[in-house]
Amino acid sequence: MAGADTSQRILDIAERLVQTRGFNGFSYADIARSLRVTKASLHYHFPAKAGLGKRLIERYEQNFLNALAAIDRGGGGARSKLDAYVAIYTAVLRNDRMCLCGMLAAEFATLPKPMREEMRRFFDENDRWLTVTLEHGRTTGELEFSGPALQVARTLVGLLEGAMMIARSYGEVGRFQAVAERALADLAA
Amino acid sequence: MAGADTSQRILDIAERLVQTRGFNGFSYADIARSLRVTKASLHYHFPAKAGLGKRLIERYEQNFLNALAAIDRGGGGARSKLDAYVAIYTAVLRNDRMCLCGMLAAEFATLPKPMREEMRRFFDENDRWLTVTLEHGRTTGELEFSGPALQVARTLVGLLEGAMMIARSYGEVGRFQAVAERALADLAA
DNA sequence: GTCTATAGGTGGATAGAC
DNA sequence: GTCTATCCACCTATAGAC
Repeated sequence: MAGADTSQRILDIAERLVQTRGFNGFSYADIARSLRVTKASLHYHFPAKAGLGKRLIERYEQNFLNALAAIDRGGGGARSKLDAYVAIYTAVLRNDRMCLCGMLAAEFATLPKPMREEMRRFFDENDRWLTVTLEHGRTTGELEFSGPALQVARTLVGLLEGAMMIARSYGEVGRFQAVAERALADLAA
Repeated sequence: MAGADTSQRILDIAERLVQTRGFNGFSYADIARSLRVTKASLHYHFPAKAGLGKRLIERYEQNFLNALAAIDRGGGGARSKLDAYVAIYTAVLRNDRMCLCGMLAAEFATLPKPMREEMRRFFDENDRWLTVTLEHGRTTGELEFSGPALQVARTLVGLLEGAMMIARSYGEVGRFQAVAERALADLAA
């Protein structure tokens, strides 16, 4: 399956490009250079850029969900789960990247509709996992917060995405870590 | 001064385009169409797109600082100042726009250096004003939070920018308002 | 200050040989 | 599956007439 392998490598390179430069900030020529093939070859695997973009989000979301499932299997408490959740973001930022979907959220107005829908699914899944985790933590008394867990979840996602974006502009991962840790500390009972 | 007026109208249109589509998501042709002039005319006022971009940030930052000064002149307490600060963001989002600099933060890697520096200045000024406001509120006992005010300031900016970006992708201003109000409520003594 | 015309480059995408 | 060659639309930017 040399074909499937090439498709994966294309996705790997495109993913990095979107996370660093945005969907409108890279071209098939960039991927071709990096993979040492011609642009035409890329179109064999992904006829249109919109399709490549949709696949990118699907794969990113799947990997993200797998990471969340791994956290749940880890069996720690709510706080340690949230720490692990933040660690995913931190690892991305250390790699000089933005969250794929955070990046696409900025470019939302210019994206083809299938990409928009897929991107929102990513945020919906994040809200869902965080809501469950937060509510469980509140039930066990490990966490303390008022109001609906969904609102705390959205606050967390918004903060992580925004702080990540700004921290990257300064090249300072610590800037992100400081606010993320503070946000989690505020949830401790 | 029809010339200066034209320059301002160009900036107005370009500003809207950057806030909705991003700096890499619009072209001189878009401005020309909207202003009903030719692309060549635009280059008389702004020879290069990078220069136009830098001017955009400078003007946006100046308007923002003026708004902050107006809030300070209003003479309310720390909490009402923070409410007014959030209201600036809400107004932008109601207009289906992102914060200009939040948008540029996403595109950071593709921006010319002068735009990067100007953009960071915007965030620095926001940090500064919020830090002063937060510290004053803590002194008077109106606000309550632990740790350096600068960290709370950066948490707020990160949250507002991130939540704004995501809320815009859903076309739901209320999504932004809910998390913003919650964040401010957490600061009340 | 605004226009026409155009340069020189890059964008995504396709046809058809190998 | 990958290549060469090419298309056409669009990009930023400039020259020079009006």
